[in-house]
Amino acid sequence: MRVGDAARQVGTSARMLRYAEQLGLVNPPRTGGGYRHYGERDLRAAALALELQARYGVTPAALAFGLRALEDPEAAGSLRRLAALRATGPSGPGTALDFETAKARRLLRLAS
Amino acid sequence: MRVGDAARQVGTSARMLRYAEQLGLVNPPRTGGGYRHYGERDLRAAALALELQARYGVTPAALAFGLRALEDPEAAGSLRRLAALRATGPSGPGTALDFETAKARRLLRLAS
DNA sequence: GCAACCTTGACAAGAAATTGTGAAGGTTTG
DNA sequence: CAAACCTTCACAATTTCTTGTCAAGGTTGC
Repeated sequence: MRVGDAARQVGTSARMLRYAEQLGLVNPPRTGGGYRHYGERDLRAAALALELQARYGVTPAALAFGLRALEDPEAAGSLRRLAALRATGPSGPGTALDFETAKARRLLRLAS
Repeated sequence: MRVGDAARQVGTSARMLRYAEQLGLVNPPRTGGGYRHYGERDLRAAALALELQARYGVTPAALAFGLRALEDPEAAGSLRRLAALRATGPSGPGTALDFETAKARRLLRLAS
């Protein structure tokens, strides 16, 4: 199946299928003449890519980076370090007062 | 350390630090008055986020989705399915002729 | 209490990604 | 061989993301 029909099948444009390929989201083989040939798997990959973009509200490029996060160990490592740092720091309970509690306290003080 | 100083430390703007927080890239605790309080870890998270954006040439949003790919099992699962489909289909060698080879063959045919 | 900073929210400027379209030419299939 | 499709490339339209800025008000620390 060629790119035009594939696009109709999955509900997008041929242009977008080529763009998705450039981003590494799909990878259809080529015929001897250079035509993209979409098989069953390629169609499902394209359809899934579109569905995930919608489900997670992300761009094609973000989806591609998500794939990289899972496949490239170096990227995965960096991201895990970020994930570890991002979690609220070494501050135990009591380091920062609870916002609402403090606000209520202020209001009480004003009211008295 | 408050957001303004933190921004100067890591070489960005206060606006961007808030945006990064909104995307889930950093998560500084708050003071009783609601001020963001950047500790050592928060500063390093912010700096690392910026560095990874540059290193991988991705947007803050893509970076955030990369984190999700590693942390959210459902997202990870979907992405792995995509990764599996994306690999060149069930076509063994011979299913699609090599492009360059075929082209050379055509040229030879023309030349004869 | 005051200066300097912060908060959220909204709007708008700017940059970048996404998508369309056309040109020049090659492939496929009947 | 001819119609219909494809290729890549480049440019442009669009949309979205990113970033700045302002307003109205609250916090902090001297």
